[in-house]
Amino acid sequence: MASSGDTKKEKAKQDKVRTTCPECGGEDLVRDSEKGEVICGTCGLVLDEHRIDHGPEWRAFTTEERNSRARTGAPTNYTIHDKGLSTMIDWRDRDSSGRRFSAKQRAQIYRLRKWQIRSRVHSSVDRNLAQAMTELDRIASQLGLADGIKELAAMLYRKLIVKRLVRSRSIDALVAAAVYAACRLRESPRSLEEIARQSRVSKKKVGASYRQLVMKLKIRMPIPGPEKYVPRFVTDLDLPAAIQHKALEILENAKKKHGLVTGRDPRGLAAAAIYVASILTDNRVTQRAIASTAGVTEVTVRNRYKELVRELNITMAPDF
DNA sequence: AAGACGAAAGTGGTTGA
DNA sequence: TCAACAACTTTCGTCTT
Repeated sequence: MASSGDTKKEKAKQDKVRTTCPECGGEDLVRDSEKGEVICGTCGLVLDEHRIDHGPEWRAFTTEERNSRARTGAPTNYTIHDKGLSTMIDWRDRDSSGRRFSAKQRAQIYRLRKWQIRSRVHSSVDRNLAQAMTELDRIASQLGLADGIKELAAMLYRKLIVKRLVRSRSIDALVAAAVYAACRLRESPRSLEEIARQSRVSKKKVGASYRQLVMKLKIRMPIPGPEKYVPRFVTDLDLPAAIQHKALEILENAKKKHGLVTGRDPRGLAAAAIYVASILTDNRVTQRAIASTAGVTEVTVRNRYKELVRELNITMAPDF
């Protein structure tokens, strides 16, 4: 037990030591194995990402075919409004070392941003989309969303704007809502909090926009079950796959019991199941660690796991 | 010293009159 | 629209490892 904890720490240390951030000189580099990225903990700059596919998105079987299809640049998709031919100014009102701008500087940056966007595109829809896609990019990379989900969010957003279904609602709120909806549709749930945290918009407004979106586009949302959260929590906590299996098994059984699942926060339930599984597989994780990655309190984890143990007659002896 | 536990009071969202 | 309500959070003191 102790030795495995030590090696884990060692590994984390090695991952961290490597470099300093070229942008701000910060040394707090964070490796996110799930997203395959190395991120500067100070300024948020993504230093390295491994999941970029530099190859073509088509296949060719003869040289002629290959030549006729070859071109430069990345494949285009929904999320690029102007085919990527533009620069970007960060939305944060901070300089490269993380200090806040003075009021004067802020005003200047604001004007720059405005003109940067206006010089790029003209019609109101385009202008809207331009801003929205920038925002979407930001949120998606912050949350480490898969490209498919990001594209789905972009598509939902386009539908709303182009058809003028939702008006007089803030772009940021709608983008966040689209992201939330996309995550739910793909059954890869992120909570409203998680998304609102990355957005400049309150959770409430994101929720309201989300409701509008669902209504106007007449989407039927799958209801997120606790099991949908388990894989992400398990990887976030860096736990072995055995725990995931066990946790899913527990949730499966819990569903059969009346009143154990319905009305409960699925994240709390997922967290509790993982906690129980971690004990059963002799791989203990603290309630606090699970609670914080799941975004619930220890108390909730406790209550859920007590219920699970009681209702499912689980014996917590670590042996066997 | 850290983790687990449970009581008690407070909070925001849903439901039903 | 309002009040009742259940679920969840916050906070804190105590017990356990």
